[in-house]
This record gives sequence, structure tokens and C-alpha cells, in this order.
Amino acid sequence: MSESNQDFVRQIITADCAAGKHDGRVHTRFPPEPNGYLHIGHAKSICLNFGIAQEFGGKCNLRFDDTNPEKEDVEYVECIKEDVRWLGFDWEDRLFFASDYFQQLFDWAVKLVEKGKAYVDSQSVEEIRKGRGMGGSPGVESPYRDRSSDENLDLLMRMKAGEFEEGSHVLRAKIDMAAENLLLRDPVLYRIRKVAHHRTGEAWCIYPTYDWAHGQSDSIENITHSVCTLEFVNHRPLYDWCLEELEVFHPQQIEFARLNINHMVMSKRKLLQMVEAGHVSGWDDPRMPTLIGMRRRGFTPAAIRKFCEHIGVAKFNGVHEMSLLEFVLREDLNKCSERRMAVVDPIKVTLSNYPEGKSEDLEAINNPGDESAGKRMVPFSRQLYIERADFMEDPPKKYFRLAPGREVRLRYAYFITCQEVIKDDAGEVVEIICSYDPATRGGDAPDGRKVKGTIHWVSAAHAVTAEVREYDHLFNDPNPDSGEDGKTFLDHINPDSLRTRRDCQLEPSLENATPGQPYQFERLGYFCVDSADSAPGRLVFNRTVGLRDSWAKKQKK
RNA sequence: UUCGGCAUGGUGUAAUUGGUAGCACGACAGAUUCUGGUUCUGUUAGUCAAGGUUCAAGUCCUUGUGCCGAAACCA
Repeated sequence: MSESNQDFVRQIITADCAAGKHDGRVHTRFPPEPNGYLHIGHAKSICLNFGIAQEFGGKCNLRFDDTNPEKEDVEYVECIKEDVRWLGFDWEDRLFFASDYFQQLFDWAVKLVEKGKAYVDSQSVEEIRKGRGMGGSPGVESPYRDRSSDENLDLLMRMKAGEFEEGSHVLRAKIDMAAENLLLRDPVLYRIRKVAHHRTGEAWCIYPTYDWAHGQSDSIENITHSVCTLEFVNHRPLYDWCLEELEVFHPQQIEFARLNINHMVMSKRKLLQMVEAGHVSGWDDPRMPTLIGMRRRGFTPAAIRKFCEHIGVAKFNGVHEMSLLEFVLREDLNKCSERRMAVVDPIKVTLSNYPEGKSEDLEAINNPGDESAGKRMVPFSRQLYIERADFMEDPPKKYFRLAPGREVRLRYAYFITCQEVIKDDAGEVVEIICSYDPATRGGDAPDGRKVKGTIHWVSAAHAVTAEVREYDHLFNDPNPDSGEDGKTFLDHINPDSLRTRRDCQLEPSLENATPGQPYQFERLGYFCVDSADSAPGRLVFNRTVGLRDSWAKKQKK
């Protein structure tokens, strides 16, 4: 990457290195709270932090910001580690927890008290909030603000010893109750919580707040650039204040805009609502923007990395279009997916002049863009399935597929011509009778005649049956969170975001498809075996993303 | 309300820090094609507004407007 085309974060780091700051050392960290599942927004942060480390020859730590025992759980720790690994990043031996620093953090709090820069406040939550005041006028100082250093120390020790009830005391920094930045009006550093922590157990009953833990954790790990999202801009003065008062290594906090994608919601709280209300099957529902959900859907780590590269990093809080995510996905899948034929909405075709009982194997190319993917044989016989959408009794102009009297090519097989249509009592087409031209075996006519359409097919006698799940946006509105017309994101849920097709007919080689392997079903899209619901006798495929479909687009107009 | 951040085609993101507004996605059109896929080519459209400084402003200054964030014993 040339220096002039770097994003603003990398520009800062480049300048720091050039200036010899930290002797040119670059060390970042990805600091998730283990209170939920990672989503594509976190992937942006992961790619940024680990990516910067790679590019600048530095390191990136994985640190769990686990300072709130009420919300966190080890279950999430393991999932998050797996997600980061899956995305392709390695923290090597640098797996850390803020809870590992609880003792150091406490010692530093003592130091602050001794310096007269922190005090124990015995007001209630409400009193503290009221005292902080509103922007525009200064807050009022706590009546406990001027306790002596000794008294503060005594109270802090007894807080730690568990002598007090939750909510009776907190430790506050003594900064400035008139500060324009409300976060500087004596922020809370420690609160009493008589709750077991998922890692430290019963060892502590006071826990540091984010503001007291985060910067110091960065400092302990010698992080040079502490990259976080925009909502922490207001915290930076406090981040800096703590480090300066403690006279410890001082990382630089840099804030960037979090990721938003249209037709999607990204907050943990809202995603949790989707799960709890049953709008999705769980955190790993293939429609969810969670990394586990996207993995199950068939996204590749490379596509997500590419996406993060494409969207860039800035301070503008915009909304990206889903089409970019789909573009990078198709781009990656197109390269690595073997082609197969599958009929998702089957209609029967009988070839009147093809001998009964006969079958033959025809050669098909696995990936036209990659010769090394080789070829495979596909069985052919008198009775086939084709896609219902590939036949129309009364076709519009520019329709290239099968219709009465029309000739099309069956991919890698023969030219066929529609002779007759059989309908049921309801007038629904149930079978199409065609003739085939034996001279076109393989798909080319010796007389050089052309057909406009090529369609996919599956031999009825050889097909395997499967369920195929097709997904669409979870929300109809591109900006479900806008709050317009008093609607919430739940009012914009797309009722048709999942379409299950039960009697799909697949070419037999798909019987042994394994999870994790992407396939392109020709003319339909990219698919993968569902890792949760598919079983040997009961195949289930997910449509990761459809192929671009310019015919469908033309039809809409 | 106060404080803070941000503003470039439909969307997102660049512009050697004052010197030809570029890239990607999308949309549209065409070429190629045994996938209406892929690939290739072309078209489209932008500096929030008003002043100012300057030979020259997306970039600097002033004012305004709009959007976002914060005012948790969450992170």
C-alpha cells in the first residue's frame, strides 16, 4: 500500500513510525467483551487491528475486556477465539484478559487515592447522576469529595474486603465537576458487585469500570495504538488522564467509524431480540450478520477480509450497501467453487425418442475458470428434471429457454425440442415431452446450428433429493433502524427472508458433499451443506448467495 | 441544551497535505460466452451552503446548515 493511499489510522501510524515513536514498534489489540457473539462489524475491527500489525511488522493481541461479571461468560470466550481464528488471524501467545490485571488495577487505584486524585463516594447512583449535572452548567461536588486520603484508603480496603453492600460506595476519580466533558466529572472507577467472575471467581467483589480498566490494560500490554470506535472519542481525555496520573506507558487511542450495512441491524442488543423473539433460529441462523451465522451460510473468511479491505476506514458514520458484500462473496466463490447441476424447483421432462432403460455418462467441467479443478461424469437418461422457471408455455420476448416448439441445449448433454405439454386437471404443467438430437451429444451441433438457451438438468433416475434453503435480507427497509413513522426495526422484518424448497433434485455427485465445501449450482448460485441440519440421509443446502441474474432484472422492468 | 465528532456521484472511500477530483460497488449500454454466470469495453453521476484568503481551495479562514455520538456504578 502506498503511503498516500492509506486510511487515516494507517497514516497516523506511518507518521509515528517515521518520527521514531516507540522506536518504530507497532502493537495493536482486538478487545472484545465476552458477552455475546462477534458479528461482521467486529470483523472490521479485527481486520484493522490484525491487519495493521501484519503490515507494519508488529503484533496484535487478543484481549478480553471482561470487567463486568454480570454479563460475561466463558462460553463466549471460546466462540470469539474460534471466530478470530476462522477469519484467519493469529494472536500467537498473546491471549490476555483484563481480569488478569485486576490486582495491578487495584494497586494503581490505591496510588491514585494516595495522590489525592481519587475518593470513595457514598452517594447513591441517583445522587451521583444528579450531581454530575447536564451540559451547560457545572455539576455539584459530592459531600464526600474531600475525605482524607487515609479515610479513602480505609474505605477502599473495606470495599475490597466485602464489608459493604452493593451500591453503598464507589471509588471516583477526582478530576473536575465543572468539566465540559461530562465524563471528566469525577468518573466512577470501581463499583461493588458481589458476583462471581467467570475467571477470577470469588476473589473480587469490587470491579473496575471500563474507563479505569481499558487504558491501563493497553498500557500493561505496551499497546502503541489503541484503535476503537467513534463512541469512545469522548473518553479519550479520560483515557489520557489516567495514564498521565499513573505515569505509565501511554498508548494512543484512535477512533474510527463502526460498520453499518443496509437491510441489516448490527447491535448485539437488537440481534439478541431477533433471537429471543424467534425471528431467527439462533445466533447462528444463516441470515444473521454474526460470524457464526455467516460461516454457516457459506461465507468465506477471504470474502469477509476483502470486504473489510474495500470499505476502508474513516471517521464518517455511513451505511454500506449489501451489494458490496455480495460482490466480494461471489468474486471469491467464483474462483473456488466447483460447479454442479441441481434443480431446485423441478418439472419432469421425458425424451420421447431416447431409449427406455438406457443411460449414459456425460462429461462436465468442474470449474470453467480453473482447469485444474478437472472434470466429472454426470448420468443422463430418458427422464429428466429441469427448472420450472426454464419452461414457459407462452414466453415473452427475449425468453431464451424452453417453450413449445423451441429447441434449447441441456448443458453438457443434448439439444432438445419441446413437442408436447402435459397438464393436470388444474391446468398446471406436470410434464414436458421433448425429442432430443443424438447428433448433439456433448452439447454441440455438427451442423453448426445455434440455440439461444442452455439450461441445467438432472437425470430423474439418478438424482438425489435434498432440501434447499434460500435466504434474503432480514429486513425489507434498507435502514430498518431509522425510526421513521415511529417504527422500530422489528416492524421492517422481511417475512420472506427464508424460503425452504423441499424436493430439490441434485446430480448424484452431490450426495457426498461435505460441510464447508462451496459449490456453484449452475445458473442458480453458490451453495453449501448446512452444518447444523444436514445429515447423510437428509441433505440440506444453504444458498450462500445467488448468481447475478440479469434476466430477472430485465423482467422486473 | 451543553460538549464532541463528521460532511466528496445512488453507496462507500481516495486526492502527493493548496496544483488535472480518482477507485470500488451499483445502475445503464455493448462485446464474448455451452451458466441470462464469468471476463472485457464504454456511459452515467460528486466536493453541504454562503462569504473570504490565493495566480490557484475538496483541502486554509469565517458564518451557517445537516447528520451522528456522549451526559450508565455497560463496554
